[in-house]
Amino acid sequence: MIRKVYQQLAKAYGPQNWWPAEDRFEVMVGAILTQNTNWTNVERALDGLRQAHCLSPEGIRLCPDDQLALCIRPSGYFNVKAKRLKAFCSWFLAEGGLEVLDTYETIQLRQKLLSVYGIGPETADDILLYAFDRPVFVVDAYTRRIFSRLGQVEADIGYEPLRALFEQALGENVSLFNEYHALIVRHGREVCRPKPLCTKCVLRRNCDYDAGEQD
DNA sequence: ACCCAGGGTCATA
DNA sequence: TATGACCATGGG
Repeated sequence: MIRKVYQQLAKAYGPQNWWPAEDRFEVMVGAILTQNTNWTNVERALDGLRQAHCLSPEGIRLCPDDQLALCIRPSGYFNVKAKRLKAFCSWFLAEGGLEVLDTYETIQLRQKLLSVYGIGPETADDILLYAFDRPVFVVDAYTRRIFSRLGQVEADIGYEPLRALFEQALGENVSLFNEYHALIVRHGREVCRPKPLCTKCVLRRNCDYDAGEQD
């Protein structure tokens, strides 16, 4: 089922070419900035950081809180996210940067990321998959919504159980995880909306989902 | 005007 | 451990 849905999405939408970023550090910053925020606003925030010459670990760490918040203002939650970026960069530099982080096993690296303020399961997994090329499947609200509507999981299934489900079904395959999560975001954003009106759903011939149906 | 977006933390019961 | 409040901008 999980593999079949991937085939359908891949055929319907084609290659997604994720993650949109110039380097690995930008992927990590983007992963924090995109929390509960759409990507176009994140790009504005990334541009703000670039123009202030703050799109680097040292740049962010040395940038005053209020100035940093101003740079990333368009991505929303700018005060919290400024703190989160600083916490992340302090950790990143203290760890010794990519050179050192690349040497850790995936499980260890995941635990380290989760210990950083502002980095929860999804953000950690975004970073692991898209910045470190580790075989970790990224679960998000779209994943839960799409597969609960398909009747595959309960609407309130936890993050880890859902991640385990995908990883077991797909095996450790970085490029597949990469593409699949991107396709889920694409389909969730454009078609599988919270408040129905699901037209042109490629996963069912007639996507008759509406408010009356169980989520 | 309302809903949504590529979540996470913290206080409370 | 399980909800709820809170964070905040920009597009549809």
